[in-house]
Amino acid sequence: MTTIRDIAKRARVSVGTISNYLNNPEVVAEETRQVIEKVIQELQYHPHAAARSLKSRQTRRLGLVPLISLEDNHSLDPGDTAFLEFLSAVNTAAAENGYDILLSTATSTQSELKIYERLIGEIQVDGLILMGMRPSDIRVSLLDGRSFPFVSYGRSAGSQHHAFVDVDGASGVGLAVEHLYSLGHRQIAYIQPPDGLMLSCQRWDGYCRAMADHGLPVIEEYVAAGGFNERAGQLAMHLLLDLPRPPTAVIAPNDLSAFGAMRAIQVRGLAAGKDVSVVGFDDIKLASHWHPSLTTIAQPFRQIGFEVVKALISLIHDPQEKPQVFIEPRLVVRQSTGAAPPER
Amino acid sequence: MTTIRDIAKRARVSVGTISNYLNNPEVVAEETRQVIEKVIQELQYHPHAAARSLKSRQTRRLGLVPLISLEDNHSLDPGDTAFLEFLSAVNTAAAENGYDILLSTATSTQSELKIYERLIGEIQVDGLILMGMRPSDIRVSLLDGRSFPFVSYGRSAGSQHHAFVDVDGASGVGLAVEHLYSLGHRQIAYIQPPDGLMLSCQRWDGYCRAMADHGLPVIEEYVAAGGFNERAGQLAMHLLLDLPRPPTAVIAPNDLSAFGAMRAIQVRGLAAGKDVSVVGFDDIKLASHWHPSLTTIAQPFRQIGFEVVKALISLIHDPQEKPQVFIEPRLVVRQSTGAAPPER
DNA sequence: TTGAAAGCGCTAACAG
DNA sequence: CTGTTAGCGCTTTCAA
Repeated sequence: MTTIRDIAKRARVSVGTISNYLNNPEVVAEETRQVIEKVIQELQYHPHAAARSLKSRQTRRLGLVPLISLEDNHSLDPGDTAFLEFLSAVNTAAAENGYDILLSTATSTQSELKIYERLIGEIQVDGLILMGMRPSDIRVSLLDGRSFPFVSYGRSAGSQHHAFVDVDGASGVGLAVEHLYSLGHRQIAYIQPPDGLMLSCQRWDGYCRAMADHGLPVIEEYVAAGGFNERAGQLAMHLLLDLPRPPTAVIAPNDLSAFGAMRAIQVRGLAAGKDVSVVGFDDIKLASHWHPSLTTIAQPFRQIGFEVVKALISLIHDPQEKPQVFIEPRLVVRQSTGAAPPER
Repeated sequence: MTTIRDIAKRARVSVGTISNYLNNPEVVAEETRQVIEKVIQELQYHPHAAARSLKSRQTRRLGLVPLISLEDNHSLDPGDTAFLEFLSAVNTAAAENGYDILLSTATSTQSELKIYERLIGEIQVDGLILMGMRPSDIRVSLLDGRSFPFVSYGRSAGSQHHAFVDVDGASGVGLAVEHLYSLGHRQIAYIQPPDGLMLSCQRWDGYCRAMADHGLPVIEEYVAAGGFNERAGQLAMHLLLDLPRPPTAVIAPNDLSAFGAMRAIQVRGLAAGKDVSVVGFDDIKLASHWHPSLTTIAQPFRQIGFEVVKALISLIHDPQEKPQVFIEPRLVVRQSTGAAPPER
């Protein structure tokens, strides 16, 4: 193995100078620098990450702990494709800033906390990215208590104190209600996201507020329990369609569940976008390829990922400053929504 | 920060004993062990990963370098849930074995190799997982040359020498052809995976062989260039349907592209599963929720991920033994395939 | 601007 | 079974 000492010897300088070249190049004389550069190239030298970390107390790694529910078909928690698009953005952004991503999977909220503790304790990462935020989130307490740098995608109840990037779900749902209202819909059902998530509260507020703003009542039967997958959407939609007076439109918690809802609609011989309008959430790639294509509230995952990484890196370097980024979702109108059918 | 020394002092033993407790617990006296355990709990001690790695030359991390092509469909599409299912399996399997996953994204085959070199040079990981194999894969040469432990998902041309987990794509396509043949189809088109991938060669062989086995000619017009996303499938299908004598069935390179193909079919007022049968590849979650549900060749991603991790860990501990695992794909028949329409 | 030297926290002989 | 000790490869004073 090539060490800094080999480089030093070969370049006829001391190890200290090599270290300077690596960490404060501007302090090394131009001439010396050239020699060092050449030697490093020749010997294909890479500084040993562990040795570096040990001394410098930096890992150049960011941690992400996906929660995989083993029951639910082993799927990665937050909305499959959506998660992948987020991860891909995070990963690219991190790479651009010279960071790698450390993934460590949790299979329960129990083991989850242990993993965070281990990652911090072992000093495996310089900062953490949190997602799937809960209103009162133990992870926040843990990390805050340890004053460990982290940025969350989504807020928690006590988030005035921590850094986050949040998409305004309330306004997103508001957009959907408004769109449907303008199409003549008055019976607008709402399929809920999983319980216990912060975004569920935010969006619920948005739904209630938007309905009130348009003078529409929030009717209990039109609010169905749901979740982030096709099955949940399908089930919820069936329940909704079983109602004596079914809704003419429905807002689903994400695109996948919207697909499920549309499936239920089709199975009954109805047409999504005509008999029942469906709005999704996320705007994953498939949304535009579905049939009929899905009207949905777009979350700019790429931007979100970049913002999260940017915030985290800035937080790592300046722990005082806690960036809080708000992102407005956008409504993308496609063919799954249409004019309300005439009163039956 | 708590160090091994603090634990030693508090437990009234030497650091050596603590180290033994950590690495060879069986060598420490039961009594001593209990004391140490208690102290570790009290102080919430976690060994410093970097210090540990530096000395022990192990990182307990496995590396994965996704290639995210920002422009085209050449390799991993960030929206491909197949990747997500694989990643999720790998991640779980790694966690179960006490390993974390290090992700480092490449955005071109150029930067890709640099990243592998860095990961090895910096000793960031104990082993690497390769995917998206090419017939003559520079990554294999690099890693073989450095004799660095790696396992690939899929083979390369020179893979007699390295460890891999491969799904038999040829037999998968064979299954599809046979299924379609038995439904009466004689004009079976084939949409190709992206060029340059090993699996493209394997599957192509499978297609040609299966066609020959059933006494069917491989017709040039029925072979369309394609890729791993909806758009590619859609485009290819349009071309196929423009033919004077369009095929009655088509085999797509993955489920996403099959969705695209079905879209093209529907857009023309035809019915997938009636006028044209479509077979996908992968069996992602959405396949069964599509409308009509997709007949597809299932890759057991979960199993693949586990096998890959198992092989890699075994390889790390015994570099001589190179596991080579073959997995048979399964045909899942759903509604996108049906009896061939009568000759027109 | 460069060099020498003291550790970072841990592991792994080896001696007791 | 436990303790002592010499580094692992690097960064970081501090002198020169």
